[in-house]
Amino acid sequence: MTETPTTERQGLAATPAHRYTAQLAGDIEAKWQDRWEREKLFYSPNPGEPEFARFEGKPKRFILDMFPYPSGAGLHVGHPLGYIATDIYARYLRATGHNVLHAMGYDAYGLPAEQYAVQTGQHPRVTTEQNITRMREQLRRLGLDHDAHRSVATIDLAFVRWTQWIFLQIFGSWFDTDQNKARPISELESEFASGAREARHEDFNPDGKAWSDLDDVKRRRIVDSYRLAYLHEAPVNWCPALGTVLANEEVTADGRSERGNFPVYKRPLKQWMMRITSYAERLLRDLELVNWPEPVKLMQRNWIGRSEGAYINFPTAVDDIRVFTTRPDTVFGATYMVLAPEHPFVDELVADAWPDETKTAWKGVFPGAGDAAAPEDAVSAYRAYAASRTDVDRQVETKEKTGVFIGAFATNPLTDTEIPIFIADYVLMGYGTGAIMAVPGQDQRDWDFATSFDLDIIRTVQPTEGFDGEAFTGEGPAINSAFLDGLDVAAAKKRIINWLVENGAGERAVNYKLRDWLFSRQRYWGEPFPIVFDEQGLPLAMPESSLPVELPEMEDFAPRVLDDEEAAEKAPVPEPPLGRATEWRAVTLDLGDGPKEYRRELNTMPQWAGSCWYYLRYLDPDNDDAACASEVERYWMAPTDENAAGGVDLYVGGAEHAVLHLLYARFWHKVLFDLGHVSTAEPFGRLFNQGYIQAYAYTDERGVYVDAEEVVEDAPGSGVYKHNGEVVGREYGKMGKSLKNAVAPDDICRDFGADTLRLYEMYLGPLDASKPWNTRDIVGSFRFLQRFWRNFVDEETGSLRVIDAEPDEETRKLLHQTIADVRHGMETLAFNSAIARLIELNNYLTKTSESAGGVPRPVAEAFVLMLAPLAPHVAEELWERLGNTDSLAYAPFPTFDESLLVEDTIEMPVQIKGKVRSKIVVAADADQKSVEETALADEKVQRFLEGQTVRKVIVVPGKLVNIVAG
RNA sequence: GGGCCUGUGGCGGAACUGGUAGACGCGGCGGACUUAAAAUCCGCUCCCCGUUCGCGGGGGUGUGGGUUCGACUCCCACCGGGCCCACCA
Repeated sequence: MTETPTTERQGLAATPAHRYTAQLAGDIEAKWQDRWEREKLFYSPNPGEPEFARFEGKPKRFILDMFPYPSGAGLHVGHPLGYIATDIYARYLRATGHNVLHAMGYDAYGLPAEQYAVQTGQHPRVTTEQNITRMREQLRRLGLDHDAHRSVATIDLAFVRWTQWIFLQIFGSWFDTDQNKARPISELESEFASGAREARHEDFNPDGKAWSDLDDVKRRRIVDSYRLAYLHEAPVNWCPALGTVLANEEVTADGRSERGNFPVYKRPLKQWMMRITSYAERLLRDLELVNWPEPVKLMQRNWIGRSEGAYINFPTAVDDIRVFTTRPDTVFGATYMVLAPEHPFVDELVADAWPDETKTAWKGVFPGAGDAAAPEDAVSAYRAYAASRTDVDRQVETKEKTGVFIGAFATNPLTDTEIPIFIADYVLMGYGTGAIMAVPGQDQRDWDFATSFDLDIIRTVQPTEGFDGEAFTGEGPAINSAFLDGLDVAAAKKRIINWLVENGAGERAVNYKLRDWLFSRQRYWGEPFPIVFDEQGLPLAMPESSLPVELPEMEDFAPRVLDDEEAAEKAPVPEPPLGRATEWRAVTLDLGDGPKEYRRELNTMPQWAGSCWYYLRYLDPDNDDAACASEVERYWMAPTDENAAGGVDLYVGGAEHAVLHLLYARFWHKVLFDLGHVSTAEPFGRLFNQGYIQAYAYTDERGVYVDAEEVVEDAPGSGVYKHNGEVVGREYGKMGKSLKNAVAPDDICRDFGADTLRLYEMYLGPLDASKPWNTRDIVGSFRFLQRFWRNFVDEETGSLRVIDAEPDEETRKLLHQTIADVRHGMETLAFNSAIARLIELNNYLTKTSESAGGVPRPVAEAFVLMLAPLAPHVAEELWERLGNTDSLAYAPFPTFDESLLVEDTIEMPVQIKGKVRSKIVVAADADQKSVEETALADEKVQRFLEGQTVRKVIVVPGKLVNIVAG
């Protein structure tokens, strides 16, 4: 026996033929998406193209999203939040007469793509391209207005070519500190050759010989040491589990990889570095130019970490030890010195035997410190200990200072006393000079160390009265400091720096936390460096004609991953997979002196390379002669009224890129700016951080995640949630497959349509806030579109419910108020408020159109155009049904009549002592005096004022009246 | 430990430069239509007290203070939530 499913049987009977259902929405959306694509509706012409003519004299806007990694997992509804927002804004700009550039690309190199490929056992190019295809489909389904021909992926050879070209620009440049900008390396060579710049170099020309007297290899080594991209042997962050080294920015505070949370070890290794530190000052200063969220600027400032102070030289038997301090005024209290364990002076300074003054503690405070016979033994024991300590240990035990005396002394240049020199791992080689003067009286870390090691503590700043702490870091007059005594901190600093300069003992200094950027990775899936090495092992740029340098096809492209900690500890150095491409490794080139064989660079560039400049390629995606033509760049990146700095007019993305991507991209852009390739100092004039869509996740009693879709609240408002009848725990956070709370946009589009999804995501709350997804609530946005549709289309017959009549006064006023509010919402990205106003207008039309016989045409047209950026498909459909043959994408956005926004008479609240007691109706332009009279004459007001004296009446025209009485 | 952001009904949120707190939506309650349900439409919905059912009174934007005629909005302190940095000399 067969039974017709209930829902189907009844649905057929009950649903009017022309209702806005998910089915109809889907049909409409497919129709318009096809048409937009077919007609290339969102093609934005560059100046010089014939199509540009219609934008002549119109302003441009460059709207940019942070482009996605094409991961294999597919999108969830949180991903496109920002893309929908920029789409709406871009559509609004188009409707207000702008030439809008809005495109979407794919950040397709790097770890996620490669790991996915390794997992699935396919070549990363295959999986990555599949993922891009899939993502394009998902985004297309949302009706986004991207200019398809500008879509680029960082793995496209036409893109890689220019990424490599930019690398060569950086490699081919040096930073002139006098001009505070990058210049071509050839100009450096000319300066050396002409003698305008001294060619002295610590290692390769210590005697300062003339350039012409140096051999070719020495010259090249000297020049290489100036390059903005350079090879450097230094301790790097080696992550065995990822099989690669990482940049400082990619390592978390507890010494693990940001991606994957794997342990990271320090290993000395020769790697490519980018001299971002040269730009520290400009990267900091130019934050003033841009319109960015303050918290992001602050994060960048903190990351750059500028501090002012002085270098001070402390003489020793060998070299002077140079320290950086922000508190030169406390130098009289420097009772000992500390070097980082790996400081190069340690080996030179370490004494053969313990001096007589050596206190017991000085021989070492750290687990396993024995009574070493000689300083040398103690030093190597301590170094071994320090190397074994993880960053986590060091953080947990910050109070417990460890270290050891190296048997040598330095002279405090101010007190002329001998002070002992220690090594300790609380001093970091990477910051300042890797050495400090320790002032326990004014620095808590030094105090902790001094107490452990029985060292003198001299206060040089008078603590405030009642101070009973240890180190005093506050303000106060200098004491025990000879000629500084009595001066406040600022004055003392000034005075001591003058003294240091006069006596050749130091100088004013600015120091930055920012380090140079480690730019190479031991990975397959990245851009190869356009660099080869000659027989001297020196790097040479490959000729531009050889770009792009392509990756070799490899069967085995996986990194040698070591997830076993012990193996990782012993692992020598990371090994680039390209080293296994035996044929590819060597290449024959003619670099000017005939064809010769060279070794290729086997590392690849990090994920960040492509994202450092992709926005420029959007501008000129098909250019074979340049990364981006100058005139095109100047057009799209020009400053605008809202973007004085120039560059991208609106860049929308998550705050997680506050330092990494946004700092690296700014750096590259500045290099390109210095070399004359781009016209603005900053790439992104205005930045907006969208919030995240979050979701509830539910766990059963075993702590296992259960499908969030299947969880129901026991009773509304009860706060008790059940899955299959069992009570489950609830947590709030990210959306993710593993949390079983991910919602796919495809499903929402199927059940409601893309227009509903777009509206819902924007209606959730402010764009920059994080907010919870609630599939239950979507029906609200769906109902809105359904009612909107019903106001225009008869559900039974499908005929238009629009009348050729002028709206009445009330309707006109509401319409114009709505236009004003929606425009404001669009301009400030407050789409949630704009939608609320449209819902109000819609509710009003629902109530009034029945008796009026339909919606007056002018109202209908304006409404459709206002809804168009938010729900473009349904708007296009109705626009067409209203008799238009062209798309509404370029139809002018409705304007409002200011005079209709003001009422003739207004209702004004009357407060008595700040509490609303009555309301009066007065003429909108009534003067203060008559408003006051009306208010005081009001019956209710009089009742409240009975027995009281009116002391003061405040009339705020158009707002309210407040009567102070008592 | 330092810095930044944030806190409004049962829920998401609104309130422009200090000026009627809670727009709009979800949920809930009631009603219309229906044999019934769904869908749809209409009404109510911050809390407490009183009510002749017209409404009247009081409280209220994390807590406590302050500035002001007037504070969700500005200032100070505290509490909760989030983010960033963290032995940075």
